[in-house]
Amino acid sequence: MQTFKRELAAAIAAVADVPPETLEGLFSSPPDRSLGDLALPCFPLAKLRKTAPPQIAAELAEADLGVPWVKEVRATGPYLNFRFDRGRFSTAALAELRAAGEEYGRSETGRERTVVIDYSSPNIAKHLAVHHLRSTMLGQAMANLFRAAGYRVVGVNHLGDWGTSFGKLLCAMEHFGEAEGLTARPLAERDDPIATLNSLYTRFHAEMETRPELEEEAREWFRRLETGDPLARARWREIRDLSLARFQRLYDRLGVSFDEVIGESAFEERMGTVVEELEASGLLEESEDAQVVSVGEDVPPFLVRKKDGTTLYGTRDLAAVQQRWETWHFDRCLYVVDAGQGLHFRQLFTVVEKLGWPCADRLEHSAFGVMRMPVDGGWAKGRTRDGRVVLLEEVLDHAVECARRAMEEKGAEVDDPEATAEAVGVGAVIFSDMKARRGKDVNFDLDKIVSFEGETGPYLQYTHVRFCGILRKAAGYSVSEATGQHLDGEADLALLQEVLLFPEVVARAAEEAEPSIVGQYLLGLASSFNAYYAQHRVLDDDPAARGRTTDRLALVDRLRVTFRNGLRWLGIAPLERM
RNA sequence: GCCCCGUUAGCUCAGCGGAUAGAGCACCGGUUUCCUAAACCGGGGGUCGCAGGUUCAAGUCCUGCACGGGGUACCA
Repeated sequence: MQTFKRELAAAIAAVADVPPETLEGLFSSPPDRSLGDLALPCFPLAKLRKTAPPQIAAELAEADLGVPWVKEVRATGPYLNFRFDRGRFSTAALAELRAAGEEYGRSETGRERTVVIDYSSPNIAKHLAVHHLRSTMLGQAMANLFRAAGYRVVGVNHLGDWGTSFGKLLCAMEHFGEAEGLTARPLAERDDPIATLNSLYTRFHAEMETRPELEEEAREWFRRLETGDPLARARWREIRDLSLARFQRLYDRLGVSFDEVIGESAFEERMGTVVEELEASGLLEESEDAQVVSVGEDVPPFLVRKKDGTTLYGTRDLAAVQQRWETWHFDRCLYVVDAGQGLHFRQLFTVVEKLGWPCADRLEHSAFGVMRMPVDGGWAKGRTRDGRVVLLEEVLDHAVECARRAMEEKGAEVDDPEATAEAVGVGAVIFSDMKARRGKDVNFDLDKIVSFEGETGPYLQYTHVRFCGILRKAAGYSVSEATGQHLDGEADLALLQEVLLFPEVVARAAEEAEPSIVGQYLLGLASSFNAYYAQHRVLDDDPAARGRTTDRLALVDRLRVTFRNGLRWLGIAPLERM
């Protein structure tokens, strides 16, 4: 729609004697089609022209704009309403849509700009749980959308693979490994090595109640790890590798990938230099036996080193900022991390600023709200009624199972029922995260997610399936013969205009790092199309209607591309049958 | 205490300072000899938390207040 708005804006600007840029963003849709096909509120022009808006509208309505696809310009109060020469408009619009081919929706908005996105970033030695879904899928969708908007994207999985908890784990392996049967069946030979690590960890904490000396031993193990002790390193390496392999299973299922998988462990050396720089610049202070950088009056200081001399995750984050800046010279660096860590990032960014690093104002915390689980009829953060975390894998399996049942009930005819159920179930779970603005807290309502009705992922997939179904049955028609001139009905035009917005929607979603913008757009478009579909026939056997049928097929084909790309960029698999 | 975030229909949420605030769910009623009913159509349901302010125009921007959530130095 952008090119059309631009053309019209230029024409109006010429006769109204105002800069075209002030007009471009002003266009809107009239509340009622009978008023026109496009509207321009004239209020902002009143200041420039020192005339009342209704009068400006009236004057402009008289002018000859010389835009071939605009048939009539009418003033309705302070609004200037345009009626299109629909045949011409649709012809031009369809040509534009087709020029983009299968890549429709992409743009060059982010040309020459680089954005680093830190997402997923789980801790190793633990399972991925439902709450990891948000960072993982929002981040992946952002990465896809930024790429679609023409940015160079570096997706980073910044693993939590370092810290004192690994001392505890190594210590637990030493003491209780035998009891867990590690000698008989080493971690690598187990179906679920992470489960073993979890129980070792819980056991360590239980034992610590009666054996407080374990805490000191754990610290010693972490020291061994830090100093490169071969045994500690080997065990840590194994835990890391097994965890990654396990994560990969889920990432594959979810269609998630990264350009760089790097752990906090990789910043050991660099941390030293960064701390030196902090010291040299006089920012480092002693406070309550710890080394800190103060960041402001009513904000707690940023901790660099604990009183025992060891570093914290913030210190590693600082080193990571430096590494990312040196490596990629990013224009933006996004942290897709829950809103609860807002303070941490505020501190981190302030320290970067105080250090005078030039990337300080390019760092952003793309925060998202907490995920709440159903507990006793209400909603609570984190865990279920029995205090268990819900594993992501279980949720996906359950959703897929529900999809399978739904397919049986509906008698779905598909080539590969397994793969289809997988795509529907997983798509439903993913879309639940793409619907609301990321900052909102979400209630993880599995029953609602697997209802597959209303504003859901399957609804969007189903709509895409409809496009594919129509096109499949359109033997004897060639979309390439469509001219667009028959898309002159109100409903055809409305759909066409909505489809034309897609590239702008994608660009804005990227700019704002807000995948829900695309999610909402697709829901709206699906609703528009499904209403259209109930009232209008696309395929018409009447030879006299051949031109219109071909044009409508072309429109359906562009809707198909829009959904295909939109769904993929949100991380959801588009289906041809379901 | 201080700092963030939120508050729009019974519930979950859209809403780019612009014309009469919209969806989905739930509830009630309807639609399938015809491109897949995971769909569509109709119905009821709103002092946009409260009070000021800015503006030609405020659900949207600003200030204050109330309520809810989160965070508040050696965990990540």
